[in-house]
Amino acid sequence: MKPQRKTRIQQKNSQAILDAALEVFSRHGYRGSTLDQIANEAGLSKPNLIYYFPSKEVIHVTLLSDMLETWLAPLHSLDPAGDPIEEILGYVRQKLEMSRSRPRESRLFANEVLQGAPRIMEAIKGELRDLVDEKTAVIQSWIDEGKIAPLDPKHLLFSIWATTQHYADFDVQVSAVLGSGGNDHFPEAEAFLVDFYRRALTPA
Amino acid sequence: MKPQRKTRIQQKNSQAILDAALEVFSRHGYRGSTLDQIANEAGLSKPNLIYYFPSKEVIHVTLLSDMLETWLAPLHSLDPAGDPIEEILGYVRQKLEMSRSRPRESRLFANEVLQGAPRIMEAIKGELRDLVDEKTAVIQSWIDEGKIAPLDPKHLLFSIWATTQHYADFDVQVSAVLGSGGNDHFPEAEAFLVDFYRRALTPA
DNA sequence: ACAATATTTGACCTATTGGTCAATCTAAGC
DNA sequence: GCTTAGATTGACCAATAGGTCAAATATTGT
Repeated sequence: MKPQRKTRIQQKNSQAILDAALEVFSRHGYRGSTLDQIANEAGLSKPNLIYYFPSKEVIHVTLLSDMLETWLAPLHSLDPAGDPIEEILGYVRQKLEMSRSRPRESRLFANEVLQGAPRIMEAIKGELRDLVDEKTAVIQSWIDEGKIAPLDPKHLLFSIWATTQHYADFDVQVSAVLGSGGNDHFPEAEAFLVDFYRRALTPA
Repeated sequence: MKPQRKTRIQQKNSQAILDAALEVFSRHGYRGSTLDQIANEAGLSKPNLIYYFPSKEVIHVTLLSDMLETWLAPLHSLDPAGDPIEEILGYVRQKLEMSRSRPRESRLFANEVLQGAPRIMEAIKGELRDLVDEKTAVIQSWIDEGKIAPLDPKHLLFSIWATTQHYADFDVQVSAVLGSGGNDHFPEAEAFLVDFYRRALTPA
């Protein structure tokens, strides 16, 4: 889909720029980030950035669109033929795992949506919404069959997004409240969330 | 606590500035907001802003500290002597109501924490953490008495913050996914969350 | 080795932005 | 009315930031 970079140098530097930009944008937001910061983080000069990407905005949009694919993957894998509760718990685990392994992407997305999603509203109203419609229909059918508790499927998804992404987006708050300097809180979080959702979803 | 503004004009303009700044900062973040935007929104000139507040940063910090008080109030009101499940559900309702009535404050807070909470880390490690310690002890005692299901109290609070604030912070995403142009989704959300938390918390 | 092509950067340009300041205008007491 | 203190702003300044460009340097293919 994406045009293959020609040379090894282009491959390497484009990747270095995107990685540096993800680091910087996810921490400081679009307007809070400067080309100099990104160039510095990538170990390149500012004009050299512009040699690889025509503008700051193109870098940002590239990151957002790369991220969206990754972001939607776990929901795609929700299997209508699987065991309902285990499928949903598996989705929770996958989303939490993404918060652990890709917190920068999560914050990039959060920043974008907080500002009103000016650059990805189209994808949200298109791809995301279609996928949500598809998967909430599956969840609704599980409810209709009495396999899981009757909870609004869309709000159920919102709650999963919110609770799992919270550990990436509000990381500093979580760490500050839990104390125990910089420990990895994800095992705890996973145990909690799995238990929590199992209780809420198991039909009476 | 806060020095009373002397004249009526000062009272009115300071308030107009803070209100305009909340609007702008919550939408665009600190660096994404300009004094001109705020001045324009407040109906004042830029030098006039600086007449009332010495700098952009002071305006921002003033908003953050005003917001924190409001933000912690619902947790303060969690009553150790009340009915455990109803107390927690009441907290959920209050937090959701704050997302509805004060979405700008929620987004201001989210923006700040996303950027690493540079200006309110002190309050998070102090006031907030102390309050959380106090209230999670109460919740733990309810668990020990078998009044609610055994779920880690701190992560339970995180989940409440995440799910309720989601409706303010990710508002545009929620609206886009639910469709039905710009409707008020809060009644639905409240019904979902109350049902959801009641299921999860009711002991087996 | 050498031409052609790709990569890199110092210097520079322009627009924006936070903030200053002297001058003006307004409102309040007397 | 007039004085004084409070309120307002046009003009300006220095710093920053996105982006350009021509010149220099490195790489590649033959």
